[in-house]
Amino acid sequence: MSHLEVRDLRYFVAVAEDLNFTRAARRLNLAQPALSRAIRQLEDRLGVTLLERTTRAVALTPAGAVFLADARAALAAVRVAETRVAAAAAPTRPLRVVVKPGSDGALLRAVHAAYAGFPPPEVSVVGCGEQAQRLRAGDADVAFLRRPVDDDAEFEFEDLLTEPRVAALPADHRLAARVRLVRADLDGEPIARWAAGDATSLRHTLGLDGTTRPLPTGPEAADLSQLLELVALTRAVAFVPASTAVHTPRPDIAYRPVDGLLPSTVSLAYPVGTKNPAVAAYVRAAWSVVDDRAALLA
Amino acid sequence: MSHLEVRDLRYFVAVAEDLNFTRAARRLNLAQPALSRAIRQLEDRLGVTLLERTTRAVALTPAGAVFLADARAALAAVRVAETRVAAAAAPTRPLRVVVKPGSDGALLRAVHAAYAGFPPPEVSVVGCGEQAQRLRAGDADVAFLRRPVDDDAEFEFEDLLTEPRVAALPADHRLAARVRLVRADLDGEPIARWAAGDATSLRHTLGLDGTTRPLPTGPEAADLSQLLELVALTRAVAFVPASTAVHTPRPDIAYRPVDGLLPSTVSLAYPVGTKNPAVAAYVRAAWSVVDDRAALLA
DNA sequence: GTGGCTCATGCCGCCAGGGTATCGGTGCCA
DNA sequence: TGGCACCGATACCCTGGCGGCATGAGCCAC
Repeated sequence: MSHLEVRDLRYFVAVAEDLNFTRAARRLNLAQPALSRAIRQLEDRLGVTLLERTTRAVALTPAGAVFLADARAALAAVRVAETRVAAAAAPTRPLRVVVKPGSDGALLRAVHAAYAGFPPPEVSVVGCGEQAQRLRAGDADVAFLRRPVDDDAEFEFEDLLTEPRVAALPADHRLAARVRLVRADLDGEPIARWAAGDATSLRHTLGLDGTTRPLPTGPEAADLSQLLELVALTRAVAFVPASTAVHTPRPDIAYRPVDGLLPSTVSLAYPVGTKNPAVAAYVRAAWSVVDDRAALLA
Repeated sequence: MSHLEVRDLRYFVAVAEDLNFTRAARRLNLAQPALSRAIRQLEDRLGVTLLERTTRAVALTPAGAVFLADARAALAAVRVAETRVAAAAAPTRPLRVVVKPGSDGALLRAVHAAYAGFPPPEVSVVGCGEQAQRLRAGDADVAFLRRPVDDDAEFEFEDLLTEPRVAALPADHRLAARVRLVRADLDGEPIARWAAGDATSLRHTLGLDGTTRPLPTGPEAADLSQLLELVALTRAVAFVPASTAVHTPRPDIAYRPVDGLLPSTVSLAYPVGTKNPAVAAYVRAAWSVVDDRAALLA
């Protein structure tokens, strides 16, 4: 009879929250069978059935409801321990955070709320793809960015959340009439892209990372509003994360899912070997937001 | 930057409590290097130095002191979660516990104190070596016993604590003049043993488990007081756990350490496949006592 | 009945975490 | 002052737990 671990609590709370193993597993960044086994092992250790499951529905048992409340309390206590020790040892200058234009402000605010107890971070906005340079130059402590970036070696990444990409089209584009597209539909269309980053992002979106296959041509933009302007003005197609599409609706732009596009990952990056407890606390704050988000995404 | 786990907290609290890696590791049933690494990794994850260590002394840093308090609180919260869920799901009859004569009453009381919230267990005392039979017959739910027992296959064991064995000799025995003995000193001496258990315990004590080597001869006793009587009356030698020696001092008996005796382990046993949450809770109560015991042994 | 959704199971591979052996530093004592 | 005992750190290896993939099995909807 082994020891109860924080992982067990996190897993159980996730399943108990949305009463669906598959979705909870996705939220926890693991496969459904792993989660099923983890919960079963937890029940075995406790000797208690926490969840009543049929193949169609999952429900909390009375004991499970009791455990859910206590598990949340225990997780909170652990989080307090993490946070307070960092605050006790880190009376340094405020953390310097870089983001790119058009980032999700709600996410940032939520992270900073969870980071309470530390001096408020200084946020600076830099051009797309320039976050890494700021970190490298020592002008920033952590950066929000979308992977991949060119130099994976010198940074550590916390992959906070992953979401599909969609195509942004002029609202009156012929393809906008379709509800769902496939890659081949876009052959020959001009593809708008980010100016910085050596088209790394576009290569990755199209799954051409290792290859030398030619990229489609198209105009370049420095930030999201420019990119969408280009789509509207030049009748190009652009790829944006699904959440961006939700946050930036425009009547002249249509967003359509495309089969075969690789998803986009929002990550937090910091230089390898970082020893600043404030950074560690910031990372944990970000994770706590991501873990708790019931419906930050679909 | 991985997640903080309950294990990390337990390890840190153990070291912070006696400020000595080697002793803390022994208490945690692991080797000192493993503990050193675990603490270092914890510090790396938090980005904070928790302990100031020289080769001669270990001291808490201010941050470490803060973390110690919070870590204890978090561990308590986890323990509450474990306990309450079991209590919620186990409104069964009281747990039936069997012990043998001469068991450590202080340990038993401490476990039952930690088991608060459940109906008080019914304790029954049976002859040495008969605990397993009670479990097998379904007359008991859990048993305190000393390993090994004959049938390791049908029970699960929680090895709570391990202690050296010592030899009990008549106080005026020629060997009692020596402060420390070796195995060969006992050649030819009669060895008193437990009546039950097929001399399993004696074989194990002498490290003859797999072999067919002949056992020394000697008288048999049913419980501890009988055993010590035999030692005094027949001038035999008996092997008892060190704590037993401490708990049962007699002017006519001398206890002497013997090099090469295998140590004795106090275990909690229950049938394999036990699903009773009360049993799980009882096991955890026992572990919490063992974990907390600052000076239950040397 | 059939297809899709969901949880369970079998099997495999990896690495975090533990063990052993050893080193290096430090205070104590002869 | 040299030897020794103690203690934490480091190097290296190895195992078991945990996660991934593929697949099975039950259940509802249409």
